[in-house]
Amino acid sequence: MTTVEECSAAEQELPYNVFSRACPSRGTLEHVTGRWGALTLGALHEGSFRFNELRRRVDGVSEKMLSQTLHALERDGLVHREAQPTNPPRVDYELTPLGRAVTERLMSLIHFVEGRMDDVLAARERYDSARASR
Amino acid sequence: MTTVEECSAAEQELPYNVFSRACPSRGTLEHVTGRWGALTLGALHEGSFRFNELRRRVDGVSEKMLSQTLHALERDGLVHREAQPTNPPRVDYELTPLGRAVTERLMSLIHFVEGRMDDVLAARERYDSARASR
DNA sequence: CAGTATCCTCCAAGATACTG
DNA sequence: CAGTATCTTGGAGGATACTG
Repeated sequence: MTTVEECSAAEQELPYNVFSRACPSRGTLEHVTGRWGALTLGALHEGSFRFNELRRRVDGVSEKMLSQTLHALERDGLVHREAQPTNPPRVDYELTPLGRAVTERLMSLIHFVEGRMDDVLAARERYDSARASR
Repeated sequence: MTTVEECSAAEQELPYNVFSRACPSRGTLEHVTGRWGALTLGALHEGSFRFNELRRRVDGVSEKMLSQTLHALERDGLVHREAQPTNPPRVDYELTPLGRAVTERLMSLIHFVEGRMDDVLAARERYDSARASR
């Protein structure tokens, strides 16, 4: 039984507020934005994939972490798991409608960051050299 | 000297690709989407704040983690630190234009997740009860 | 106030081996 | 192929004390 802890932003009448420690939305946000969660959703944004296809797309993920990540996303209703009871087994993963909507916003963020990496790297050099000369 | 490792998506001619293990964009994405990075940017989206004001807004963050997070975001050029050399010291943090653009996309994601938490919680109950009955 | 310094704990995540 | 099980460890992150 999950009780929703007090986490509403009283003034604005928002039921869920990620800035509250106890709010379950913080957990879901972490599934979505966590290192492997974000990359897995990103991979699934391009279509439906089998377990090992996903592993190859998400460079560096281990079997364990991919499995764990997929379970969390499935539990949150963002990913659908389609298993054929054949031998050898075939399992396909794809985004649910909710997952697609979430991932759309995530990809907007990812693509924007990718597109501005030159600015980021320049800022880093400025920051580092300002520190080196002290 | 930072050399940009090979991380471009060759076909699409994108210079940076977060799905490559070695690409620096993956690091920046983690600063932005990490637990404390996301919440700190979210807090700064509402304006300029002092260190301890931020601490209070980001429920649960420790001094150490907030300090560390702000440094990373400042280094990436997303946050500007304005220090007055008074006594007692006064330091204000605010988003840079780049930080604001990134945070806009982040907030779109956060608000969407917050708004669909009822669906997420319902999905969890379905998932859990389907597992309990086996 | 705005942090840094230190110590310590615990768990996310990697490595490896195994299974239906 | 699509995972689970077990073991281990680096490092994220908390607690506490201290400083300009």
